[in-house]
Amino acid sequence: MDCGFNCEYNSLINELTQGLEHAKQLRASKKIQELDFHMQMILSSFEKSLSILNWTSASVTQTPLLVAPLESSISVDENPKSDDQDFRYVSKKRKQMPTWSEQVRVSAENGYEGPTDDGYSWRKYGQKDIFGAKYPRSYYRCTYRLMQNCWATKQVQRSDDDPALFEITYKGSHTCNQTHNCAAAATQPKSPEKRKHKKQANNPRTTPSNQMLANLQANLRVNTNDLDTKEATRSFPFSPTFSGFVEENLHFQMSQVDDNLVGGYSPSFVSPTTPESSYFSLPNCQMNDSQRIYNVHHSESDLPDLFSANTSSTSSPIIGLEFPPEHVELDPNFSDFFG
DNA sequence: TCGATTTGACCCGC
DNA sequence: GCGGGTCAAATCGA
Repeated sequence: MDCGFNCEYNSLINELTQGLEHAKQLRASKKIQELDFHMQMILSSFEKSLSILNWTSASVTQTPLLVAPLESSISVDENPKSDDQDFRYVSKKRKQMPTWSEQVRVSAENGYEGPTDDGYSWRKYGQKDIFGAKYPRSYYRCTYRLMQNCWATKQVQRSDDDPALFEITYKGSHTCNQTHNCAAAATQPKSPEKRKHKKQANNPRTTPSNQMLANLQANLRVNTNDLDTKEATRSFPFSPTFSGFVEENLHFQMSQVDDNLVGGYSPSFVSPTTPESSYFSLPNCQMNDSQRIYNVHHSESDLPDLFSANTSSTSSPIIGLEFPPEHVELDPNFSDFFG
């Protein structure tokens, strides 16, 4: 049976459910970082939902829609030059696109000539000398632009003053689902620089952030001793192989979780928000069924190195990686990271 | 051979 | 008209 419409429908329901859950958590949030985080996730859910609707409608009617995904806000040319341009009714100038920038410093010692991978798969489509700028600006768009109608783009501009500093401007967020492409995105460097430094890129200890991730992965422990066994079983709808592991050994490492659920990835980012609350997620993917975002915070116990972790989203109907509130023990050295 | 990058040309907004 | 953003043919490289 063709998965098509039913899959899209299920994806849509799932996206809207996630959005609803984040809206609830937004209402309960007290920290500005949490507000921002949940707001981003709600927007992402809306964008994905609209993208799904757009794609589904187009598939059903066999008519390309002129409406671009919300997140891209691509202006529509009211007077297309020719009917055979199909999807290319969009203007080459994109306006009012949600944009945000970040600065990435690249150290000479890690050998990169460009910014490090941000977890998404990008394809360079242009480079331009910018008036008054010493270095050209590079233009990237999502590799899955055509396949998944994802209109996220980014611009990379090297700083004039500090060549090791790259200003990265993102336009639009990803509506693509790179989950099943994560392996390819993460393990198949696309640019010459990345190919050249593939070994370094795959080495989690080549960059400070990856160093932190490696530490997290190595030192994070989840202590479920105080959990009722039945409750743990009920609350840990892992894959069959993993649920067996849980029942036999209630101490496990996040690396084992990763190996079982996401094919051996390490967390893609660790975002320290406040000393008592930090987020981390599974790798190189947008948040979806196979990716959870964990909220790691200090346990209410008196032990300084004891942390609690819970997911910030609803249980997944597909993977079902769902942590009940539980204790995460951290190596004392690593606890510095959390303040 | 195929996918990604390069680069000159084109288009559009200001 | 200028500058920035995008396209697409040519080129590269695995």
